[in-house]
Amino acid sequence: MTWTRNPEPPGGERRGYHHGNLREALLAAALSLIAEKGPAGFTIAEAARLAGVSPAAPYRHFRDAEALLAEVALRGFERFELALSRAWNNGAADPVRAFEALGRAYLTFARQEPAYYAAMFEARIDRAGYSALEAAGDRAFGVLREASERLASSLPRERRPPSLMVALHVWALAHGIATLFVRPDPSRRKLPMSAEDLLEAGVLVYLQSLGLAGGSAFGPPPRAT
Amino acid sequence: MTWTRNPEPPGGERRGYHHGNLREALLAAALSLIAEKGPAGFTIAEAARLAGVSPAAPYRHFRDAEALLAEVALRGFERFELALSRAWNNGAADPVRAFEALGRAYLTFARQEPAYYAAMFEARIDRAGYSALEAAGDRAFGVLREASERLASSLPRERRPPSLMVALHVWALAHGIATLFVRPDPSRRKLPMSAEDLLEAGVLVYLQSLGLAGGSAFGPPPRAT
DNA sequence: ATGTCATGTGAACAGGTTTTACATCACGGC
DNA sequence: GCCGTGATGTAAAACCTGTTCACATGACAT
Repeated sequence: MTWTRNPEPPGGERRGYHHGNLREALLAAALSLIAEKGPAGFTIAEAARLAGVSPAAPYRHFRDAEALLAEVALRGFERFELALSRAWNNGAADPVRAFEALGRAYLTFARQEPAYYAAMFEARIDRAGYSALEAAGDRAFGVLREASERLASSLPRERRPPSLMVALHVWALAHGIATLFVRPDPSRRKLPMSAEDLLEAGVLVYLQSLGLAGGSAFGPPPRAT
Repeated sequence: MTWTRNPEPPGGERRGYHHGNLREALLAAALSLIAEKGPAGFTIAEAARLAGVSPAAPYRHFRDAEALLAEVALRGFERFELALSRAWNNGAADPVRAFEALGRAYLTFARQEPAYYAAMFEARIDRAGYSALEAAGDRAFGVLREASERLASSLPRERRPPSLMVALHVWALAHGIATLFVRPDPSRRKLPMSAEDLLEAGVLVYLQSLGLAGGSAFGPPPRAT
């Protein structure tokens, strides 16, 4: 790995023959192109044009377009993990509230970083060829996994659900809502409520059934008290 | 030897200058290309090659690649609606069981028709330009919407959840599981259980909380009786 | 100063898209 | 039966992008 020392030119003008920080410039260009036209709309040639270099220059830094996308996705997973960790905050105060915050952070990330989210989940990258990417994805999921574990551990063993299952359910629900309703996609559907509220309601209903959250806004099955 | 004619006529014979059924042949070619390389990997030129015609011929039938994809997605939604309807079967017998069957049908479709599913949900088609596509998508969702309504109507009004919300939750959960774990994608993750079981468990937990299903495998909160 | 190597250029080739002019054929009026 | 017309397919061309190659540049160590 190269640690480039050249600070980025604040003015943005060319430095002469060598760019100075082309790798980062390409990643930034890829991000804005993905945000604009999706992972499939991104091309190496256009990223090179945005960076102000010839179409062949990017190949000095990335083997091909997929490698560049994989790097974007990798960084996305790292930011994602950080955002989820901060929201979860180790379950500080009320674990259920922290869990809700985790869910909201999921959608907030999808909403505020659509390019990263698309690179992470929509670009069809062969994970086998990018083990670092797979590991980063696993670490991000690990935050949700651990939060589920903590939630479940608040119950007595005999009523404790498999925390992996809980994590998978919540992840799938959040991802489904993100892809169907949050992405700034022309195919997005309209929703009668915010995606965040939809997710929060869904998670509350789900957790309530497991005995992990209090009553929701909708009628629970009849119970004493 | 530029584009050799493909002497493979499954249902339509070679007809000399004119293909005879090029529109359908292109749709079939698009399906197999999407299945192989995703919606982004599909090109008009390759579809034309598969159909045994010149690269310009498809433009007699589709304005551009997006129009062809939109037609594939439209047919996909029609098949999808049919599959969901059959599974729901108007809620015959037990509505909860029918609802489960609906969920399984969702994943079965995603598993058995990955090309259609990708065209429907992964190809970034501007729905505004294809109102028929949008309508077909709404009809498919309508099946889930109506099933949720039927389920909810089994409860007394004061404990009845908003059926649209239930439909959105179940749809998002099913879609999330489908995109994360079912698609034959190189980025697919491994799962400790079948996607169908994961969805069924999730829906059961969810419905139980609303008072719409009996006890799940995991301990519900303590209640009277 | 000098050699070396990472980095960028320019040219070349392959393929995809889309348009235009033309070729072929199916079909219906006569 | 003949023929004209529109639908469908071809060929060619102009224009993209991806990718590779030989070569140019200059940052840096010696």
